[in-house]
Amino acid sequence: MLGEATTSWQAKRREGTRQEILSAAWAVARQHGLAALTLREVAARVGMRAPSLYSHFDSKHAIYDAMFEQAWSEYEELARESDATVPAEPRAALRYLAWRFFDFSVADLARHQLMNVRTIPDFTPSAGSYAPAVRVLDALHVRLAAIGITDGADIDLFVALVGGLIDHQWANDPGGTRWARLIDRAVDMYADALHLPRSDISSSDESATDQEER
Amino acid sequence: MLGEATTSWQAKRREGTRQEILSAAWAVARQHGLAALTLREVAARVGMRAPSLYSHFDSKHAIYDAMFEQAWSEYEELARESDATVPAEPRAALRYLAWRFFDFSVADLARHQLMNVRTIPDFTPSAGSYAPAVRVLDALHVRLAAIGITDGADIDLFVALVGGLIDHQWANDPGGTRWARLIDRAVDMYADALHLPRSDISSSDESATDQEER
DNA sequence: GTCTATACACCGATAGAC
DNA sequence: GTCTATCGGTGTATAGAC
Repeated sequence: MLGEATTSWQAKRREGTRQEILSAAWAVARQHGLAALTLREVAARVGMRAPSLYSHFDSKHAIYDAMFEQAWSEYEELARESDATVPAEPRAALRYLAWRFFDFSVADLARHQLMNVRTIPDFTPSAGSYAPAVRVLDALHVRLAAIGITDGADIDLFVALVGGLIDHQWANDPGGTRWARLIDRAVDMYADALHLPRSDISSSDESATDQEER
Repeated sequence: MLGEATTSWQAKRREGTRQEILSAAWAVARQHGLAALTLREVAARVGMRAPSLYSHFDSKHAIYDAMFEQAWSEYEELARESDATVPAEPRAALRYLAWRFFDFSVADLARHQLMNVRTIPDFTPSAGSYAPAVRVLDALHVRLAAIGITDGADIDLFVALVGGLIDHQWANDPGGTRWARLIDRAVDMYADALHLPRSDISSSDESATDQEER
């Protein structure tokens, strides 16, 4: 009907400034730390005053919430893109999955803290923002099932193993490779425990992932 | 000499109020969350106004710093006390060490966040407060060496493994046992990877630790 | 030395004018 | 939608009472 409250291009413009705000928020978080994010600085970067942000987000937590969804969507996309590249051989596949998540988590501290560590005092992601994270975990279940890993406890163990390496890499050797170097060993150890078939072609095949200087 | 600035009982009294403040701080942290700790509330609990705390601590971070030291000293003491109880058999010893730290970390969220997670934005423990943590790690090195584990990478892997289980227990199943139930399996997997001798006495010996309903 | 009162700069959030 | 003004909260610096 005529006189509709919001036209299509108005909605698009609104979404545009929303993205601008989020983009500014990421920049601040990466520069000053996730917890040091302030509405006043975010607003300044998009040429606004702090209270104006409340026209686009209900609260500061709502901004964190949208960032949380973006971060997991980002990984979901990366996982989907590299999906065809996952090796078929079980152990190589596990190594690939471990490295993929490790590299992603180690590349951006603010993002990692938001996704995997409870850094923000009272923040809990909403159900909607949690959806991409759930889909990523579902996709992992499918991938592991293809390898023959279907037991929930086995999956939990794999997740905890990789997560532990990531956390300690950030906590004790940020920017280094001290814990990254343990990934292949950790995955092999895990694969042995699950009695996954050995690919005894030779000892020089290494992992099928594309790491450079490790 | 006479007219000394601080007498012995004055120093003792000073240390007493310091402990009172720290005790109040722990209570607030456990009740409202570690990051939600405010000087005004801590002060109120010891019958002071907020600025008065600055006679005893240089800053809020200094309080966190003292709490950090207390937390690790607490574990150091527990480790020392139970030192004689650590089984001699390598795999049982590993299980014992894993359970000991897991249980300690899972018992108190605020304490765990302070010790192992970087929850407070700008806080970094001072060298002095870090000392007990270093001693705990040194003691772990000694313990593992007695089992035959001396390689730094092996130790890192063990630490990351147990830490990963703790973090995921808190993050995804606080108060539950979903990740606790994986400890023995994880330790066995680790022990196998290191080719630790199997204690093939029987299959009913279980771990030598004193868990109840696991 | 120990504590208080006061003040300051900053924060997230709200109300209301335009 | 965006502004200004403001509120109640924070950590913390300082001056001064005792």
